[in-house]
Amino acid sequence: MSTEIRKTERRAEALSKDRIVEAAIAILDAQGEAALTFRALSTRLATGSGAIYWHVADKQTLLATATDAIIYQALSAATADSGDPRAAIQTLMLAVFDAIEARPWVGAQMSREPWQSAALQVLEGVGGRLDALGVPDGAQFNAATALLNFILGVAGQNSAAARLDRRIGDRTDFLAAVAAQWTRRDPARYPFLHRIAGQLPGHDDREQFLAGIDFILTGIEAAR
Amino acid sequence: MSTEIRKTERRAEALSKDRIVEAAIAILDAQGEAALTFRALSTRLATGSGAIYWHVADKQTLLATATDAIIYQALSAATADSGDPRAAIQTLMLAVFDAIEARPWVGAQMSREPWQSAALQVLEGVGGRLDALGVPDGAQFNAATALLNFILGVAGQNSAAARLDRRIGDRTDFLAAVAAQWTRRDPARYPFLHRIAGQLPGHDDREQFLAGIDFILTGIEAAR
DNA sequence: ACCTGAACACCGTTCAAGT
DNA sequence: ACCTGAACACCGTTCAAGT
Repeated sequence: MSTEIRKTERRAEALSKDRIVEAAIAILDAQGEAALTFRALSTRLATGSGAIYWHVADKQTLLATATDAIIYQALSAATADSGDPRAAIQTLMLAVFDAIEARPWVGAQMSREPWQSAALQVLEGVGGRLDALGVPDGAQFNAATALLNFILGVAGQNSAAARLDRRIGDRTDFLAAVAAQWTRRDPARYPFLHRIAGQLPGHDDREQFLAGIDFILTGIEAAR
Repeated sequence: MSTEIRKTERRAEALSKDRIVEAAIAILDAQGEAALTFRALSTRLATGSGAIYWHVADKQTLLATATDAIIYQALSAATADSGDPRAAIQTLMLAVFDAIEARPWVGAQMSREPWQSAALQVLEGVGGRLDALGVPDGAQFNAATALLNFILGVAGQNSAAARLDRRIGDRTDFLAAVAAQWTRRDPARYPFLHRIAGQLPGHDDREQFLAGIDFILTGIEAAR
């Protein structure tokens, strides 16, 4: 057993679930969600499209697995617990935010399939820190899902923006186009949109995200 | 002009954007999002699929228009301003919640395309009441989008649940299945999920939603 | 101006056939 | 056991041809 010779010349191209997920992530990152087809995947892997089905159940599962892997990485890298539970939750949420900002397809998938593993990782991460925050047992379910729902909303918003970015040009052009759409609406019926449209093109997504987290955390703490 | 005879025998089947949207909503309500195809739509309208394209740009626009109409109805019916701005925001948010619970496709569409008109209606409705709540001008953008992002997250979650409901059976069975999935995970890595799994099958979505809104509103008020 | 419906260019998934 | 790739059953969208 211990003296067994390890075969190192294992075929580099051997198909496996891991290699398929890896290739899927590469396509998603490089060309976006619409580019991920089983044809593109099988071309990249130099195999037949049917071969992929031997390793993964279907496209939905493949996307869920890829998303789960990214979120796992993001959360593993972020867990530098500082003792302060509020800061720990912020760090964790920011890690997810950065992951979905870097890969819009992750946000799209999470907001579309919030019952899958990626979202559960976030729910566990947040929920597990509520004890330390002093949130009573009976309130933790609502508190954790409030934070989760908020980030899922942001995730959908972000991925939609990225999708439109890709079409319109860069981010500034996109936000300017959205702001223009707001001000094109009837000012009598949409006064608020007119009032804040100017803030849209220059605003900082990350700061806005943190502000939202702060509202929720303050509300959670107030309910203790 | 005033004595012109109005032709009342106008063809009942005349195609129009409104009739197409109406038919789309009927299909979406009765059979869900997956059932809305241009073939199904043209069959129901007794026309060719190309005729639809003469009135609506594409499927995405059709879905956005239908969603916008539903949210418009929901918000129109709900605006019974009571004087108390916090209660007014809760009423408004609940109206959206009820609309997406009644029609899961509305929630799916809103969370997928949050830059479109339906979401803007919600943003305006919420934002327009922040003045009365005493939120300073500079904080209103973050406050309004926090509430919007939360409801968009809930919308995605709800529509995903409805999609799975349809597959698994009724809601209780679905939630029990989700809870079982949670407890099947490693208890050492997912202690929180294990702890709250029991609350999942019996929990009240609406109450949970209101709790989330309360957290955010409390946080917003604290920042005044 | 408005409608028809075949045709085009795709999809995800299946499956008989290979090794 | 694992892989191949043609075939199936769909899509959204376009467009020549009709009225």
